[in-house]
Amino acid sequence: MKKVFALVDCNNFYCSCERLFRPELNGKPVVVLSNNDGCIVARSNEAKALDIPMGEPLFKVKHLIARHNVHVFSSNYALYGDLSHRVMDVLRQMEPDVEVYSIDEAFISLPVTKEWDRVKYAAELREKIRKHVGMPVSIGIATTKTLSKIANRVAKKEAQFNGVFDLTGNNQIDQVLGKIEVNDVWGIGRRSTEKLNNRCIYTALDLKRADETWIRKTLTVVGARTVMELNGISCISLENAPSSPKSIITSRSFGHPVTDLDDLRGAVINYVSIAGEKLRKQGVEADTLNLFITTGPFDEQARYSNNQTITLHQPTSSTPELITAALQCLKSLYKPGYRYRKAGIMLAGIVKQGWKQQDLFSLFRPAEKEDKQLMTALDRINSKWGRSTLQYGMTTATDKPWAMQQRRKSPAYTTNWQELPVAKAAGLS
DNA sequence: TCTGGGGTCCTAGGACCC
DNA sequence: TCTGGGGTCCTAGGACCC
Repeated sequence: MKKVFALVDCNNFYCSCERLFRPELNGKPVVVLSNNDGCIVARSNEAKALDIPMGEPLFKVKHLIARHNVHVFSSNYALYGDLSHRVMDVLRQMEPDVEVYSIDEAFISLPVTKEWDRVKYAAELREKIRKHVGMPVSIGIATTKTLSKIANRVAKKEAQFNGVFDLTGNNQIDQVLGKIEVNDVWGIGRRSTEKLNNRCIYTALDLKRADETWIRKTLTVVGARTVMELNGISCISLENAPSSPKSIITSRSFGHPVTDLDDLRGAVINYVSIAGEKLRKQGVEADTLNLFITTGPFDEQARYSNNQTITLHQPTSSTPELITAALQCLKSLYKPGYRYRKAGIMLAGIVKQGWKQQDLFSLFRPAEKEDKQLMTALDRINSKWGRSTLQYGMTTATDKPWAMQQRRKSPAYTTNWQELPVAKAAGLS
């Protein structure tokens, strides 16, 4: 059966999450910050109307925040992740094929039949998510993923469509595309926009009609695919089976600059522990570890960044093994006298647990099994009592200059018993 | 003073092989 | 002085996404 795509996208997701438990903030400007309360990463419509740009460092818009009484939140990923799951669960109840594309978006496919009133169905879906989770979403429908992204944009921006816009069989497609700037097309970023503008391609419609050979040469096969999708030829299919990741990264900017090797060690051990947990959660192992440390791009004098890769003898998901490798990298990378601002590790060469090839010496490693049991116990305890309950040595120093700054974090309303919201009934005391 | 984090895919170029 | 032609694999870097 022929199918069409629908993109379900939460409106201003992080801001909507914060408002869910603070309904008095509806209609008021709200922003959510990146780690360390550095940049604006989400804005409510009211905040967008104040011309607070996406990605802007907080200190540059302090005056706007103060003048318009904008409500500011540190990021609270435990809350956002949990609400995301709830939205996706509602979708899965209604639809067999769901591709979770990001924390706040999912593609689904809808059958094409004459009787099928797609807009009406999508409106029901939207209402169900609002009712069950409290999350406002917009839905765009079209024959390709790229077009459904555009349809979603229209659904979100133009109030008369009530959050659902169908571009399928719409004889106004070109008229819609003519109003979309080319840099707002999915897959067209800053660099490509420059090249396209130089060739007088300014809108999605211009891009749809662009010369294929030139596109192929200038924007590679990726750009050529985008053009085909704009022409209604579906090249990007629905991926509803989750696959193992190709890499896992854990990196953080430090709350304060770090100069001391011991402090760096603490940060690295912490990040490796998080990455190891991610591996085990996904049931995979990695055989390549890359560590990087850097003074950061804004340090005028004394800049230093470097990274090192270690290939392990065997894929592993054991935190102590990974820590050993990471500290070995750190030892050779560290140079005294610099103010480090960020560090991170990347795990690659990822295979499913148990799929790895045994090496010649694996017979002589009876400790492996014990290690696994230890990791299972560790994960269980930390999942029940919080990530920092059990930690590897050197991470418990009371003074952690690298620790994240989060001054305006909302409670973990939905994932921590101690922080559940309390309902107060009027008239009771 | 203060500037996010986590991913994927593609291409070019080098090393190496026969 | 002249110096093949093909192929694979790996890595670094670029571009993009949310």
